Amino acid sequence: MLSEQMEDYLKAIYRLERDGEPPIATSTIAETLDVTPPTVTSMVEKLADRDLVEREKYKGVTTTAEGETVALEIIRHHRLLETFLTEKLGYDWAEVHEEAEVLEHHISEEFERRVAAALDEPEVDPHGDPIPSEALDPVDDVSATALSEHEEGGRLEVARVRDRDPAELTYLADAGITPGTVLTVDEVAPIGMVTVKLESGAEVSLPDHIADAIQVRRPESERPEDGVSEA
Amino acid sequence: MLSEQMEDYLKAIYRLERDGEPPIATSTIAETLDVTPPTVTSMVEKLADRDLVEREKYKGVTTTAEGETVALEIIRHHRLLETFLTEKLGYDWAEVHEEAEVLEHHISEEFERRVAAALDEPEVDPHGDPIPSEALDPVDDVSATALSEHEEGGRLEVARVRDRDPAELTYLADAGITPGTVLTVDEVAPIGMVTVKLESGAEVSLPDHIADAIQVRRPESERPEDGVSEA
DNA sequence: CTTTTGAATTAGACGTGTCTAATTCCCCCC
DNA sequence: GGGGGGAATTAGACACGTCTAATTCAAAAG
Ligand SMILES: [Mn+2]
Ligand SMILES: [Mn+2]
Ligand SMILES: [Mn+2]
Ligand SMILES: [Mn+2]
Repeated sequence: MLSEQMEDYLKAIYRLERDGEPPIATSTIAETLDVTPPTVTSMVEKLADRDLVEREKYKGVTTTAEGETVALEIIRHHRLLETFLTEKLGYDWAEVHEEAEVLEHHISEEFERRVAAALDEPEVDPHGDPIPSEALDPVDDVSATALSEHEEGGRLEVARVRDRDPAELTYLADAGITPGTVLTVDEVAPIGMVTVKLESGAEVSLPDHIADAIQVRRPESERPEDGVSEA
Repeated sequence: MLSEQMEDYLKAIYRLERDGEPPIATSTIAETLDVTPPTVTSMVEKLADRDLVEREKYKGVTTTAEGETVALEIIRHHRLLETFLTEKLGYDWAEVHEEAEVLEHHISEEFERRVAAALDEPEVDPHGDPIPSEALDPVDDVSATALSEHEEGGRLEVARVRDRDPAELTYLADAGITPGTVLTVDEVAPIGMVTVKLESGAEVSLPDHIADAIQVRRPESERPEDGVSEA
């Protein structure tokens, strides 16, 4: 059995690998988990002893296949729980992260199965993050790009909102921006801000750090069929 | 904040007080929680430091008002969770105890409120155990008696089943005995067994240790109205 | 090929919850 | 009013996850 802490380290390392490039440095993990570097060194030694990570001293770590499975298991729990809390208990999408962060370590496999069934095997959570399958295959990151990287014009659909700040999430939802929202970039201001226009006609201005967190793609209706070339 | 362990000690002490008579001995707690007596001594010292229990060395402990509130909070979580798991996730009543035993320590007050609302503020759990109110007033034990104490004849309604063994609970449910079941005592055998007859006509024989765990009362239809004297 | 310097590791400590072994205490019985 | 015997506590230890302070390392700069 793994401790709650071990699970959190594995989840953090896995996520960091997905974003930046492996191996992941001690200090990076320390910042992510809000602990000191010596703490990371000692925890990482334990994970390496159990073959959950590959470690090269002074270099950093990468997850092994086994470690990755553990991370995906916890991520599946987390995202299923977030979906469950919003769908079945009426939570706001801004509140679910904290609750899921705790519960993800304490639900049984039975609970996981039953929640997934009750939700009809969902594939994305309320923030648009993909939910790993029961088989725990690595989720391929949705082909989406940051809103901040787009020029003016062109219809876009919100795919994911990679933000955890409850106040910001609440603001976005109130403004009408959640996964599935269709919008166009109206103006890219030179002061670190973009303004988008929603289908409702409403205009919403967003500072860069928010626009960075919003991932968009071409709207479903305008996308080529899966597996069919665009030619 | 209290640790998961402290919560479990408090819950155990509270329950033991309700059954036997206070103060509760070190060894009794040790057996209940499956730890050694020195472990209990040291934990109980910590609880006394925090004014959660009253302690008299070499005598035993009793919960303070504050300790009782903590115990009731955890018991409320436990029983709400059991009810939720059976009602909303389709768990069998034999499976819910274990899952609730863990989750009771990890859900937020928000979760508690939302689950209670989703269930329409239930008053008893799947085993017939009363659920403490949100205000955490001590639950007065339902006026029910053990099936094993009844003579032959007389209609009775199952109020609670105080058993945790999954195999036994499954057997009872399969036999048609759950809270709400109406039955009559058919035969009290001198070999430590009672046979009851259900409304369906089925007869079910139960060894004493099971009959001890089944608490019964007069059926609803035959009970005097609340607050109205029987004269 | 050195030196520098910032990151990583080692050393040593602490709080929590648990254990076993040793000791002490309470209380019942003679 | 002692003795005994069983329960409770004390003593000392360990695993875990964390910290601060000291040391060592590796990689960039000179
Ligand atoms: Mn977590
Ligand atoms: Mn999410
Ligand atoms: Mn528990
Ligand atoms: Mn119950």
